[in-house]
Amino acid sequence: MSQPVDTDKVFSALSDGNRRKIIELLHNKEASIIELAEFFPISFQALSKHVNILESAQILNKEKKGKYRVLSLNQKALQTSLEWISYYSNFWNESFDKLNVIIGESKTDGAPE
Amino acid sequence: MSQPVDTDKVFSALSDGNRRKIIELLHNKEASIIELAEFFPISFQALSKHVNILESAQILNKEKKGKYRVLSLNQKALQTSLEWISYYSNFWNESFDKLNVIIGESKTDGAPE
DNA sequence: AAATCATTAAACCATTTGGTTGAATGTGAA
DNA sequence: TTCACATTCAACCAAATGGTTTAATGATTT
Repeated sequence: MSQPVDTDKVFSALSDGNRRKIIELLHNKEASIIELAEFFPISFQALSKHVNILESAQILNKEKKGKYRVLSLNQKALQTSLEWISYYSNFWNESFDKLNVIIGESKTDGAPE
Repeated sequence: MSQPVDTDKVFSALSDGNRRKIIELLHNKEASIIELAEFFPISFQALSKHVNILESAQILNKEKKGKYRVLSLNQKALQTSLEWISYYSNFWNESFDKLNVIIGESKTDGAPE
């Protein structure tokens, strides 16, 4: 089973530019830490720490594949934080009823945790 | 003129439960720090620091009104972070084209900063 | 079996964070 | 003017953060 998303952890993970860049890179294509390291000015050990923080926030998954750990995005935590913000963003709320009609989900009842 | 939104600051501001609770409370109704303090177990000085962090992230505005400073939400920063996340959330992207038709805006072109 | 490559672990460091308390400032009310 | 109230400022503290370097682990290649 999967753990519940920790909102503190998710936003905290997203508050660092290096970590958001990791997300950007993985958005295009899966990669290992070594492959990612090329795009960052920090040590791969530091990068590994950032990856662990993202994993702990359930923003990405690590899958052991032979010599490598393949990193890929996990939508779950991003969606949770998206829902939190969208609830408090009027711009979004204004479009919510219309949106719900389209995607067939109800997200307008009750504040997120 | 208004400053550009600092993504680090916005997500960092959102990563604390007390600060998210401030946003929740202000979502319903404007308030002063003293009024908010009732709902928190920390000192009003600590709360004042949290408010300053939210202000610095452009998530809320402080307006001097006599003896009080009235706090109210500013949608700008929340929308910016919403856009960032939505770009990397597949769930959302899947609904984006449909949504854009409805709200008549284009947000699918180009990654956010 | 030895060498190499990808990753993790551990110790360390400077800075930031989230809280405290006590004092200062500014405004409104008595 | 004096008193009370709302807020800010300053000094302090413990814990967390983001980086470093060196060493250890584990899988693949030679």
